[in-house]
Amino acid sequence: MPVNDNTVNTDKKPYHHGDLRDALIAEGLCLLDSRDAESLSLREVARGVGVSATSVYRHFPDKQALMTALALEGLTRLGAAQRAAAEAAGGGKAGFAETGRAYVRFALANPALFRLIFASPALAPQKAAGGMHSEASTLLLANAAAAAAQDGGEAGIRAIQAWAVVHGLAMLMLDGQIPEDDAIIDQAIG
Amino acid sequence: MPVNDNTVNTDKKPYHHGDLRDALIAEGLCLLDSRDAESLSLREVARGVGVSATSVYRHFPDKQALMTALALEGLTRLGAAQRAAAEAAGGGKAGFAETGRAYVRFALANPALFRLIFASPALAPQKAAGGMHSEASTLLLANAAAAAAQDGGEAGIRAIQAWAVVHGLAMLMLDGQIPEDDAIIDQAIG
DNA sequence: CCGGCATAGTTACAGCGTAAACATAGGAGG
DNA sequence: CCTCCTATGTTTACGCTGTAACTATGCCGG
Repeated sequence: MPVNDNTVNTDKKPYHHGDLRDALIAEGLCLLDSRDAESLSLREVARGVGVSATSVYRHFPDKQALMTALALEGLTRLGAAQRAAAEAAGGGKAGFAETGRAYVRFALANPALFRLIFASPALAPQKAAGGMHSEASTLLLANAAAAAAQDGGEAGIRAIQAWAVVHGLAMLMLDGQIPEDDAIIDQAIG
Repeated sequence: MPVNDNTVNTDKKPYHHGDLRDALIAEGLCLLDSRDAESLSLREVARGVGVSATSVYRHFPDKQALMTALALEGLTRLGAAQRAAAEAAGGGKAGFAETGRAYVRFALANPALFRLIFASPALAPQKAAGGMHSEASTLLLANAAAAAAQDGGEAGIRAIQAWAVVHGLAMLMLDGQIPEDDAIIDQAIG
């Protein structure tokens, strides 16, 4: 029963849903907890919300747009997790390390969502001509890396390197190439 | 016209293809040069070879198996590229660094194939119960990392770290998160 | 020469993304 | 208060997909 009983609705069934867009996103995120992104169908999300498949098109131009919306929510959560980890560690160098640990932890806890974030062309700064998002990036590492790429400074390279380590670690673990071992994470980041 | 004219066939059309399995793999690899893996359909590969869709099932139990075969070929090529790079640099520390550069270069040159390799559960040592492949891994980094994961030695962690850096770099570049810049690769690996 | 078996083809089905046409309702203007 | 507009949701339909069942072809051993 993948229907998440959010909302205030007293199980009435009005013709008009009320807030379909958010409901679709919520259902999508819910499904991504147990399913991977490419096996997720638009029709399944619509079914979960109890709505016809084509009504999705009133809120998203196509399936890709729905996926992008899910990815954007994922990006926000990932950014929040990193910020929270950094603050909990009191900022500074220790805070930055915690940011990396949070990154990997988020990936392992939300495999499908994490993958979706980086599989979304619309969220990729180097692509996405209409880069309405590019400066709204909530990713600490991305911001640092972006600055890096421009002036090519020493600190910039370090930021990219740090991002690459945690991203590589996360991906390799998600793909079953290396064991999901906390000790490995700690040692590789330190 | 995505049909690659491999083979000795003198454009005859015998009922029996001769070597459909290899032809399907060749066509698949060819299509992966211009298309990404998830948009690749079994029917399209069959069409490219000039054969009915269901005849594919004589050689592969399902689409997944075809994709795994493609991924395996990709893995072999990636391993070969790394070995060649290492040898060209004369082995040693410089050779190891070249191995990493070759890894990223391969990813940028064959985006769809590279992604497919790591999207194939059957090639993931940590999954794939019937790990008929696990010891046949042609990936230098994977071997080093595998040894690392077991005895948890210092050298092992370094191997994993190195793998994570190049893998992360490759993925982030493929995903358009950082520019595909040779200078960045050199500095991040160095 | 022929019979069987590996190989390929045909047909069929459910599920997908999505376009077009239609239905419903809830708020604005009279 | 009634009417119509518009935003939202539904029905139906199309071509695509992966794959199961059944049929056709042709090579190779007896």
